[in-house]
Amino acid sequence: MNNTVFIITGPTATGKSLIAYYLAKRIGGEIVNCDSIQLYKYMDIGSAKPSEQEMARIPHHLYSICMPDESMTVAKYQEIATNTIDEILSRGKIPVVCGGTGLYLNSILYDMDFGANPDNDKRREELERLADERGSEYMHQYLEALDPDAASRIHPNNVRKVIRAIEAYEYGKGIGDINNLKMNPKYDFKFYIINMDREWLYDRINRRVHKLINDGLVTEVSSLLAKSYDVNLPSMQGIGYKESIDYLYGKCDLATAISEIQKNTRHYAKRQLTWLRRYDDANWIEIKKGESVGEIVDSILYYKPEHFSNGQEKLR
RNA sequence: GGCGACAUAGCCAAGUGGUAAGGCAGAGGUCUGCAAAACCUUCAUCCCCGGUUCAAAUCCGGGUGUCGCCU
Repeated sequence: MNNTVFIITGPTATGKSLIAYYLAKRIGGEIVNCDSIQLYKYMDIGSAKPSEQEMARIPHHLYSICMPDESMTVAKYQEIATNTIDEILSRGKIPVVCGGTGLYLNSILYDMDFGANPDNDKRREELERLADERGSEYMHQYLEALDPDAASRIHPNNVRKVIRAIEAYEYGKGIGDINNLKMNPKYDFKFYIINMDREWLYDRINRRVHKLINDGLVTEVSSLLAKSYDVNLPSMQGIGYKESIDYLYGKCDLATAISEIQKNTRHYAKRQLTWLRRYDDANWIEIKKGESVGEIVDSILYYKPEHFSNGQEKLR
């Protein structure tokens, strides 16, 4: 059985989705989402999901599959994503994984074992309270006593991670090391990272935020609030959402909210790039201004951007 | 033309004689169950010239520039 899996990733706002769309169209592929926010229902504009039209023409999987107040985790994602990929392969189609959530990507790229830890909110809350009372240094020392190896890899100030490592230890396995990962042997990956000149990327981000606002981001957010989704939910803390909430609550004006969204998106893109640079078996596709999506798809398929195919939209 | 205030990194800004706080932006990085998260690192010699002093961003004189007020 063919087990080719395309991976199309890269920092936000590079045009990944469009590229994945035309790639899928060319090779008879089906798209599998790998973006943590696009997983959520009702969060369409802010997470820049593909259009309904695109979704209607090519099968898109794992978009809008959970409610904003459901808690998503890598472990859950790994399970549904690999199931989806297997299902697509079993029908003789080619999965095209598209998205920029690095950790989620790792969960399908590598043979990662997250264990079968039960969700245990009570223990987590306990540890969080302990951290509040005793401070981060104390928590780190506590971890040090349990799992010195994990402690050595986590900065004491990173309380959230220290707590997770304690949890992981208490459930028996401890936290794994990202440097000891083996490729998932089930699949034959064709791994591409879409990137562009930094200045251009930032410019595209800034412009895209204006577009999201024009497309009704604020309305989308107020309807989420109207559905009484809590402001502190992880989904509601997504970029574009938290800033819109501040605006809707009168904590800042619209112009400030917009520039905050732009800034946070730029920061995010930068972090994504840092994450992506560690993959040494990925093919980086540096796209140039004015290049058409078809040309980019060609360069992915043939590595020689001289053919011209469907996907005439030029990236600007 | 006169009087006064100010001049510190891309921006905001502390420091008033002892060898340049902090924040933002930028850049680099960490990462196995919240990842659009959480966390870390890094970035100036103080407008120019001269003087006083062991020592000046800090004091004095002179430039230049900006702002305010007055005529």
